[in-house]
Amino acid sequence: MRHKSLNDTGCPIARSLEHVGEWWSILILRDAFTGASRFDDFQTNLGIAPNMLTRRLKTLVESGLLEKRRYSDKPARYEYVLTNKGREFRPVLWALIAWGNEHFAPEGESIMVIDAVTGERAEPVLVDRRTGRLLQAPEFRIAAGPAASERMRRRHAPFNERKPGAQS
Amino acid sequence: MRHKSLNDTGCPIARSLEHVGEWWSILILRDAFTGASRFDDFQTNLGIAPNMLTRRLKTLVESGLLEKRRYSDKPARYEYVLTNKGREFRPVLWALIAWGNEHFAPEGESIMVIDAVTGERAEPVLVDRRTGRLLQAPEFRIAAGPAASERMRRRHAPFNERKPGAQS
DNA sequence: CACTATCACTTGCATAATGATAGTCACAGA
DNA sequence: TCTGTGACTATCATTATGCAAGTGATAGTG
Repeated sequence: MRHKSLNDTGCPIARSLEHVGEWWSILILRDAFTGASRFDDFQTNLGIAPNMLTRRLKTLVESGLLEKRRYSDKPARYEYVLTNKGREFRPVLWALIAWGNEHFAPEGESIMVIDAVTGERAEPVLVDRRTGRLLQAPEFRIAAGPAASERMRRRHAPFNERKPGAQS
Repeated sequence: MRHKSLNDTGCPIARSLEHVGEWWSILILRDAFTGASRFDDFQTNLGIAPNMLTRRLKTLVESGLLEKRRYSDKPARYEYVLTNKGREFRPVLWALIAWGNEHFAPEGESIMVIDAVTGERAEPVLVDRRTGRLLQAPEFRIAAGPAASERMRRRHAPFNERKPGAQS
């Protein structure tokens, strides 16, 4: 996307994608969650070209998802560790894993979420934190929030009028 | 990404990204969830160029996330509706909304998930469907599944050995 | 019947991003 | 001195993106 600003209508999805919208960024985060932290870790794991890795790490650091830390002085060596913001991306990643396992893993699951102690499989679902109710349509839907632009507000009615069966 | 196969280690995240890994694809799905279905809907909502829209819709249909349906014969007119596979992408989208709202919405939330009946705000969190336990580290972690390749299996031990504090 | 509008797209082309290959630099150990 | 590791840059070809403009089929209006 050349002109990100054109799409910045305040939508949190578009905003998020400005930071993690590229292939490699998400794959890098995935590896960071499994403990990768050094340039070479990412490079060998991902098979990414070094220049690409440099570029992606740079944007992730700028976005505040990774922090670049010098872990050695004599030979200057760096590591990239998840910030709090980066760590909180985990639910998205795990939801993506669940979806991918469900729909794009014909030969079975190659990775899955498990209980770290018992090793029992977990099945990730999205619920409301307070009530614990399953977050699904049509019980729940998207609505304009307090900071919604006029455009946003309009977007969340016209479709419902034209198509009563609108999802979300 | 030029050579998807190079990255297809069976990882469900990489697999998912092959289908929805581009900016526009996710934004199109977002709009599909709010009821958009026709070419023009997407175009005016997103401000996307028509050729780009054609390309993205094509890949989404090929991936089985959208279905192209002719809704008019006399003038041939089409609509794009979410398939089941597409609809089940909703948790990822909502997790992304929650994350974006949390970290990239300094001026407040422009959209949010609400109870469709009461209008009350929901706070999306990921839990285990069976036990209802919050899916977070270190209680839960990623592990190699039954269909994991040798490479995958190795990936989920070496890091834990080198860095005990590895985030799942 | 000419004229305009709607919808769902193509085509062509300039610009930008991606990715492969090769090279750099600072040190460390043998 | 020679080899090796870690973390990169530089260069350049290939691809993808995105803008502008055009197309074709039909429908409605004066």
